[in-house]
Formats: sequence, structure tokens, C-alpha cells
Amino acid sequence: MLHLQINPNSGVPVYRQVMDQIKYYIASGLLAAGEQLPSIRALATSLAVNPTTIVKAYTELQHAGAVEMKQGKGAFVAESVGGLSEKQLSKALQQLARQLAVEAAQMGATSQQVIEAVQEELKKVQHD
Amino acid sequence: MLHLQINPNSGVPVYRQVMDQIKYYIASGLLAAGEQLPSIRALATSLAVNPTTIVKAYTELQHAGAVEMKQGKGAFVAESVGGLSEKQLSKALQQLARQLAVEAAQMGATSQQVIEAVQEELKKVQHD
DNA sequence: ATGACTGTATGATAACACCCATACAGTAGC
DNA sequence: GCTACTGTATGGGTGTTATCATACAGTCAT
Repeated sequence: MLHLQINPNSGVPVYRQVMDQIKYYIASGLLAAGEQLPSIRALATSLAVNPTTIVKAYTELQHAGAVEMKQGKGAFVAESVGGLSEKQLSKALQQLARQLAVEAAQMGATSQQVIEAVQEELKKVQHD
Repeated sequence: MLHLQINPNSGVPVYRQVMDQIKYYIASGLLAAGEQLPSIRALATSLAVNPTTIVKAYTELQHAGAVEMKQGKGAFVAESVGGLSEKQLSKALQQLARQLAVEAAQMGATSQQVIEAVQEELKKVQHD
């Protein structure tokens, strides 16, 4: 039934917590492409939040290309297409990587620590 | 004179753009510890924004431990202390790495591409 | 075609983010 | 102590974010 863990007082918005966790489940393969997600209402009551909050999360995920919603039928994990050109991907990756690198440097982490952490997380998520 | 490039219509707030770029300059060593930053007013007029916007950026950087402000004297790059325990650092790194990994997977990037991007950015920033 | 499930749309509200104008206060050279 | 520089503090305006309550509309098994 896809257990999500929400902290309403964490400062990060509920809809974003939902998004992030579903994204993670999709990336890690726990949610397969085409699989049906919990219905908006079901998830809303399960998390004790308003349905509109879930709508927001699902809608954003749809815009991000991770989810597909069909009226009357439900919400489903999108068939991953990856409509980014090699150039766009490279640029986006660079931006994400820089953010990580700068934050890590700020914290006093060594390069090795950073690389290891990234490899660890990639393992949980990638299927190359 | 520390040239910053700001885009007011990028969606990302001005104060955050200022923060990010200064953080990057510090991390990359272009701004050394103890060095004086541009004064709030000088930077504000240079970027054609209100001084309060710069105040916000500097204040947040101060809270992040990257900058130190002294009334009447100026704002300076903080002596990096790194007050995080090994455990805290590890946890923070994991969180950053996971975010990167999930986003990258979403975009269809391979593990190798991700690692290479991270190594590239670390090179620009680290001094191990 | 009714019932029970799906997603969709609208409108309200409270909080916060962002930016601004302006006034206050410490520091240091003249 | 005046002047010209520093950061600090306060209050306001505008827009967006985040969440809610409630009503609308498509799908499908019975």
C-alpha cells in the first residue's frame, strides 16, 4: 500500500515530501512503470491531509513526467521516456553536481567522502 | 570587485542567487577566509537591488557559518571551522547524494555520467 | 442507471517569501 | 566631533505557497 512517512512540522511542504518519496520509490524500482499509485483520496486519508495536497504532489509529478493521471481510472507511474537531449542532460547534471559539491565543501567533506556517498545512493537507485 | 551575475526573472530569488554564487566563490577559493566581502550597499547598487536583499543573503550565509558580519566594519568570509560531527556530516551527505541520485535517475542519466559530473565539480571546489 | 470508485475544478484563507523605502547605530579617518 | 563609510532594524506592499472545504465530472462493475 506504499507507506509514506510525512513530517508536517519539518518546514518542507507536505506535497514536496510526498513527491520526493514517490520519486525515490520510482527511481529505486519499488514502483514499476505503469503501476497504479494509491488514489488521491486514499493517500490523503492515509496521511491525514487534504486531498488537494496530494493533487498538488501528483500534478507536479505529472509535469515532471514521472506520473500519468487518467480521470476516472487513477494515477500511474509513467513509462519513463527521458525526453532530454544529451546536452540538456549534461547541463542539468552539472548543475546538480555543483550544488552537491559546494554544499559538501562547505561542510568540510573530502572528495572521497562525497564520491562514496553518491555511489552508495546510486546503487540504491540505478539499474545500469 | 567580485562580479556576480544575477537574473531577476529566473524564478530563483535574487538573495539566493547571491548566496549560491558567494558560496561557490568561497568553496573554490576565489574568496579566501578572512577576506572582506563587498559592502551591503556597494553590492546592492552594483546589482541594482535593494540593500535589504543583500542583507538577507549575507545574514543567511552568516547563519550557515560561511560569513561573518561586524557592524561598522564590514562582512568577511568566515574562518571555516566545520562544526559538524562525523555522524552529522555523513547523514547530511547521504541526503544530498540521494537527492542527486534520484533526480539523475529520473532524467535517465547513467551512474557513470553522474559520477563523472560530480568528480568534475569537486575538482573545481575541493583542495584535498 | 445506480453506486462507488477514480481524477478535476473552484474559491477561501492563513502563512510566508520577496523586495522595497527609510531610519537607526557602530567604526574609523580627518 | 564631523564625515563617510560600515552593518542593523522596522514596517509595508505584493505576490506566491500551502492547505483546506466543497462541488463537479469521468469510469466501470453490478
